[in-house]
Amino acid sequence: MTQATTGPGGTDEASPRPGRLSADDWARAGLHLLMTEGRQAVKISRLCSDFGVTKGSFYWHFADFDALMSAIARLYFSRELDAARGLVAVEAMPVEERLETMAAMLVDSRAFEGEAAVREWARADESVAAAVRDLDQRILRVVHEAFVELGFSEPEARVRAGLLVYAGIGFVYGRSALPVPTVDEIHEILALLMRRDG
Amino acid sequence: MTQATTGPGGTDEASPRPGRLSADDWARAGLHLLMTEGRQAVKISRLCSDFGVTKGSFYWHFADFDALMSAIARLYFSRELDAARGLVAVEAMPVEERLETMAAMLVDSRAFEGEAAVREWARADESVAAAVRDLDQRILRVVHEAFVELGFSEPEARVRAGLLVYAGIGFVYGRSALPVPTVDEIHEILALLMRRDG
DNA sequence: ACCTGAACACCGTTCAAGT
DNA sequence: ACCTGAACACCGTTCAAGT
Repeated sequence: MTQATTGPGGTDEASPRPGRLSADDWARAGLHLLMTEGRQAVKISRLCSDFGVTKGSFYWHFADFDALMSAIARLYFSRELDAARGLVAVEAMPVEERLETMAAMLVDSRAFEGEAAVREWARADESVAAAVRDLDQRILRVVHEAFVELGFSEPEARVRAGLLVYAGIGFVYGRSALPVPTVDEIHEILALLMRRDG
Repeated sequence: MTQATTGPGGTDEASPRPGRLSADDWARAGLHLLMTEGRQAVKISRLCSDFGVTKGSFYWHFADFDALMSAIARLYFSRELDAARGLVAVEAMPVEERLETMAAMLVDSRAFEGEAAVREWARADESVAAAVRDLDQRILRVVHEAFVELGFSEPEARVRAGLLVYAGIGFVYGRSALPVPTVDEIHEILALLMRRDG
């Protein structure tokens, strides 16, 4: 069988049998569709025709559509551990560099369509929503901690961290409508938030 | 006509014929479903069974599902003119009160589920996305103008207005995961943004 | 173990026919 | 003018049968 199944993910890394698919293959293709064409493009029949198999094949690997979505979520958030590990790496930096790096990450982040798609999807899937909440809280904690280290009081740090993180989340959604801040403007924002009273 | 059709929107205001529905009835019921149960709950068959009619009835009033959605969008944004008119009313206020009112509106706004639902929906419907963009840009312009009136330079005002509006948008999405700012904290945020250099 | 093929339920869509 | 009833396409789901 020399037929090159024109399906996605042509990563021929010693699959058990030539044409056979794994659950991971389905999840990967589903994640790709989710990222590139949005939530409503993820359909079993679409994946089947992309892979050139029938739906029965899908139902061998997954109980139902939600199971596929959960697998995609696990896949996405296991990659997203990179972002979380990025958070860990960031915590080792000196405070001011740390805040600059985080602000740059919030605004300049990779895969924005992906981020927005996942958050939209989170509204329909509680397990995804929980994962997004965890990530947001973790980011808030790191930013808050940074302001505390800079010498701000608890309430001062809370206000500054909240403003910055909410703005970052808003940026994921609103950037298509509103002007995107430049690097210089990000510097100004941080200078503004790090300024001391009086 | 004592028969109380148990459908939604029981606003008996002299309908042309007892049991007959108008396109507006469908849009109103659809908007209600959208707000209360989310985008994926808005289904023609669901509305039909709620109204106690067949699908043919729906297709008398609308060309297809997208036409229903457009009608819902028009309905929503005509109500949302209240918010836009709120914007107009707000422009008459003295600057500092104006900013406080807007910040309070962003955070304390009515119908949050509705706001988030509409923005989610905007990702799938370009006409809705355009309406949301218009509203966001309008808000940004008003906030930006306020900072200019306070004596800030163009770039200073842009940074401050952008930060505040992005945070407001982020709040619509992130408030389920992150702590909700108190009234005092909103005051602090504004004080922070209105503080002059040096 | 992995997939085909044929069936079914559900939902959007069409249309001729009713009042 | 507004709706019924019956049809069809599409998609998720099931399952017996194939290799």
